Amino acid sequence: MGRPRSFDIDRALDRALLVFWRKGYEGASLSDLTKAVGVNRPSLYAAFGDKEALFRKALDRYLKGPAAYTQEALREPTARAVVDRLLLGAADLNTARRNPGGCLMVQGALACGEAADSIRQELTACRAAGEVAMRRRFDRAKSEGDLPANVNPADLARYIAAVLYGMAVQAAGGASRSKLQRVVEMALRTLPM
Amino acid sequence: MGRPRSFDIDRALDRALLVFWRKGYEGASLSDLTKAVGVNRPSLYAAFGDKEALFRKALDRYLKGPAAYTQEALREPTARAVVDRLLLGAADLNTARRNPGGCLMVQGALACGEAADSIRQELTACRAAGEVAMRRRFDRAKSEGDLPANVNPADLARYIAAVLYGMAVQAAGGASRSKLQRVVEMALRTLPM
DNA sequence: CAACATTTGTACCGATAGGTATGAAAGAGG
DNA sequence: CCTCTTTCATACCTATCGGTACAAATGTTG
Repeated sequence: MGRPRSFDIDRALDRALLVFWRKGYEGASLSDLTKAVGVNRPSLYAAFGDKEALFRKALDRYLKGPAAYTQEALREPTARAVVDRLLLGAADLNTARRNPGGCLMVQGALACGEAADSIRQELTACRAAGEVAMRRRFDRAKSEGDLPANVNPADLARYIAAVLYGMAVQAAGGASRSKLQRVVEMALRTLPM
Repeated sequence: MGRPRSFDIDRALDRALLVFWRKGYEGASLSDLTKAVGVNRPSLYAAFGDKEALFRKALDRYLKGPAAYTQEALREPTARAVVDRLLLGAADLNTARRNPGGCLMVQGALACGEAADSIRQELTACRAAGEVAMRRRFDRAKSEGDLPANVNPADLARYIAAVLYGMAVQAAGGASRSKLQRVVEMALRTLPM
């Protein structure tokens, strides 16, 4: 009971996500956010908490929405298919017309002042978790005979992660989808599998 | 003539560079900068101009100092040696003890608010210029029979750039030098040359 | 030593940052 | 219809942002 909320909370989170995505955590001001969401400042605070909490919720929505393909990619049957889908999916996501270029986990807070440091750490941990998930998947692939014996799963995961991050940086700089796809091609061309 | 400046201008630039490198353009406040440089605010402004001008001068110093190895790398005799040196040099620079982790051209201003947008564009242009320089070097390599015919110099340059940026992101997250070196190994392992 | 040019330190500027106090508005439940 | 609970809009808070006015200090030059 009480006065009903006049905006959809998930739509609001989507709008906020786009602002954080484009401007990063530090570059996104409360004024930017309230303007994009179409809601007054106290309403934002009541619904999501402070800026940091709002970012964390937007990040969560990012991971479960635009970036959810990574989870599906890891369920592909072969290591090769996993890598294929991770990289091509990133090329798509990083350059999707309706989104800002790049990846929130990379450009959300790569280097920042003290105030944003806990967000930077959270994103760092997110990326590390992604690398761990890849390594686990490659561990499995190896036990399934899906990866050559001379390939270290952790090294492969780190390498794929580096290519993913590199594509995100290029997309943040305006690289087109086809250019990113050629990066993927180069990275895939001579993979040890 | 007039009262002599009480600080060394290049030392000051080095200090400012470290702050921008660690915190990015937006995250580095004037207070951070004056404190690190050990100079009062009006002195900083008199010596370098506003924050934007100071960043550009710090970037210039970065390119001519810590990042100067890239120019040398491009002068290596073979494409393979060029790539080798570029990647291993990046692993070193990104994780050098005395520097912040990562690369100023990547984390200086990857995503930011409007106030920092011209810096973002400058860094984007810097990265693009680096890719062009690599492409030119690979063009030459191809004319020298140093690259297989089926390798597109622009694609190779973009791919190497992506790996470089990816390593920078990982270093910004605290990746060790040996981990970056293993990324380099993976990237080099199966290069088409 | 005196005149001058420049830098230095202090103290301040308006604008904006993130965040909130407060009362009116809007429904749900009795 | 009246009460109660929650949200909404305005207006404001303090701290900090980038940037500067001004006068004392420090040399160089004649």
